[in-house]
Amino acid sequence: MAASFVEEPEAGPRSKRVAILAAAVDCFGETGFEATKWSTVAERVGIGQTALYHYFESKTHCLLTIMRLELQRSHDKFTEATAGVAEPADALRSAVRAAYDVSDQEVLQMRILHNHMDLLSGARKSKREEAERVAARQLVQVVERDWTNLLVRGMSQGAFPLRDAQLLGASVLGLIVSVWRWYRPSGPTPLSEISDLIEDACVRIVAM
Amino acid sequence: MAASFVEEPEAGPRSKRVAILAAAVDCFGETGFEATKWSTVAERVGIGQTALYHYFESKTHCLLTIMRLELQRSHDKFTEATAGVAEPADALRSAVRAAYDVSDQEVLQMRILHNHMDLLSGARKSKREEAERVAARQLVQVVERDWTNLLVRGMSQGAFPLRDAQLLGASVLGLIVSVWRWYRPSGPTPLSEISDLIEDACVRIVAM
DNA sequence: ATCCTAACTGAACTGAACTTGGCTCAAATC
DNA sequence: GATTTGAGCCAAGTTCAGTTCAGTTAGGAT
Repeated sequence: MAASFVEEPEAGPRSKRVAILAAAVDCFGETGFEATKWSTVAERVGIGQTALYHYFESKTHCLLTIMRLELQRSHDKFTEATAGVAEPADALRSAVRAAYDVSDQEVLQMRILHNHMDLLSGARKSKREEAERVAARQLVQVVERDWTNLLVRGMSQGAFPLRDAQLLGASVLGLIVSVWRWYRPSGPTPLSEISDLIEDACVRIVAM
Repeated sequence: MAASFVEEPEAGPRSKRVAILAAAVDCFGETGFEATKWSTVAERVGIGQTALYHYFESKTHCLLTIMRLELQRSHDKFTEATAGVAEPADALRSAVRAAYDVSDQEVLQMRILHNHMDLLSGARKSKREEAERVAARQLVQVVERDWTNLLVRGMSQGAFPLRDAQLLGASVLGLIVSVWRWYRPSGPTPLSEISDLIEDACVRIVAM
């Protein structure tokens, strides 16, 4: 697959990198990226704002890192969920369920990711930001291919009617991730119910 | 319906308000809101950047106005498309087609709208911004109700199987608008093809 | 001709992100 | 015990886009 790697800085035992990422996910996810002051993230971790620059080149670099990590997670989850499931319809169902099998923290990461997809189009000025951007961009394509391939497989096996797999894949993916725009863990609808409805909807879109 | 109105400032003959809105839609839609400099919009219109403040209180005020106008348009289009269509499935098809019957400019407005939905949650400091925000927020609910009502009608008439209309409506709407994240008029897929596929998908989700 | 006011302008201001440089501290290594 | 190194603090500055201010212009009405 020739994925470009962004070598994860090996964590010293005193490193606050993951703590910063967690705090940033909370802030960016709840308040919004633009609306949260970089210094607020530092506060929440319990360090001065200049200390953040030991770990991230900029606020945007941190955001791009969060996005890349979430994309990696999504891809891994998909792969795990569909591995060894022979029946395409079953694989589809399993993939959708996996997409909604997430923690509250991961819900926020999803929201952040899809609210800032546009960042991935334009080139970045600094090296490390650009590296994260390119890696994320690539992972987006990987995830898209995950879904498209699943559909192609189903169509060629005769389990799904023949349609434009590219377009259908984009639509299914769009349907699934559209939930992260409005879903709140504190809201009235439990994620399990959403998951069931979307799962059925995807099957009806693809397999009928 | 008791919609709150934002009285449209009556256009003096020399007013550049609509020209500014058009330029802003182009810039915000193609470059992104944060990434476009307010002064670039002024340049494109052919005025100094401070002149913008005669028409809009702030860059954000302009954005909120664009969003509200687009929501109004969407609602009107839906109403027009479904008025007098008795058969729920036909009304659904008509509504979906109407959603994709848009100009290139309106595609950009859609993209802008859905990329900045989060703006509508938190209160604004200034009067006029807040007025636009509240109006837009309300219109979001109106549009959501448009779709939900259509589903409820279909279910009560027995045309659609009984399901959670709220949730199903949100999903259908999510599927439809998810297209604006990736669709480009210059891209390989014509909007008509997308429209057809989504139309069928919506019918399969709702009516089967 | 004069007035009025919408339309407009150049220069100055503001605030937040980001930058820099010099310094402290503590744990791990030699 | 001395040295190295990752981690962090403080204070002072730069930049840049958005914004405010104190006026000026120009077209239509009286």
